[in-house]
Amino acid sequence: MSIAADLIRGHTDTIILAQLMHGDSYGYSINRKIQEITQGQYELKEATLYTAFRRLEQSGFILSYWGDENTGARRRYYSITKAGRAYYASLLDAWERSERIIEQLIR
Amino acid sequence: MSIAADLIRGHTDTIILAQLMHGDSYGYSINRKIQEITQGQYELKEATLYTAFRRLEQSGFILSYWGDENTGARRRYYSITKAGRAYYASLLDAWERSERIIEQLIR
DNA sequence: GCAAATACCTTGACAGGCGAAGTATCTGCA
DNA sequence: TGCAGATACTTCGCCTGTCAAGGTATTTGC
Repeated sequence: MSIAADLIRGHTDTIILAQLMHGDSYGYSINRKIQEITQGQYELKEATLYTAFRRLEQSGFILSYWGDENTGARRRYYSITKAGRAYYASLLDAWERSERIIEQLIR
Repeated sequence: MSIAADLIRGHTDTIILAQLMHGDSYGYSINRKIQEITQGQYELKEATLYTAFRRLEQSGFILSYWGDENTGARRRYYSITKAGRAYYASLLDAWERSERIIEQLIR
C-alpha cells in the first residue's frame, strides 16, 4: 500500500458506508472493491475492516445477516440502515468542510 | 470546535510545519494563527500541539530555542530544518494523493 | 492431495489526540 | 494593592482506531 493509512484514518466508516449505499455486500468483497477503485493504492486491513463493521453495527448504522450460499465460504452480508444513511450524509458533509480547512492550513 | 478532529488527525504535523515554513514561531502563536485562518472552526489542543513539537524535534524536522523576551511569559520558538522542509513537501504530496483516493472512495 | 484463494474472527500492542491539572508571568482594572 | 484574565508552556493518563499476527473453515485449480 503506497498511501499513508494515517491520512485515511477517520474515513474508514465513510468508505464502508459509501460502498453499502450501492447495495448490500460483505467484507471481503467490499475490500476488493476498494482495491479496484484505487487501483491497488489502498486497502483496508482485515482487522480494521471487521472492527469497523462491529462498531457500525453496534451503533445501529448497519445490519448483518448470513448469506445462504450453498457453495463457497460463508459470507456475512451487511445492509445500511436509515440511521446509517443519515450518518453517511453527515460524514460526507464533515469531509467537505474538513477538506477546505486542511487546504487552508497546510499551504 | 465544530469539525471532527479525527478527520484532521494525521495532518497535525503538516499544519505545524506549514506555519513554520512562513518563519519561526512559537506554540501559542501558531495555535492562534490556526484559529484565525479557520475563523475559529479549528484549533489544536494544547496537549496535541506540544506533543507534536516534541515529536517533530526528536525526528529532526524542527529546532527549538528560548526567546529572549524581557517582558511577557517565556516563549519557546521553533524553526523548521532542511529535513523538515523535505518532510513537509512529502506530506503535501501525500495529502494530494490521499485526497484523490478519499474522493473516489466515499461517493 | 495440496497450494492458493475465499471468507471471517480475535488478541494484544502501539500511536496520536486530548481532558485535566499544574506552573509562571504579565496586563488591566477597580 | 489585589485579583481576574490572558499569555505561554508542560506532564500524566485515558481513549480510540489501526494493524501485525495468528487462527478457523471452505472451495477451486492443478
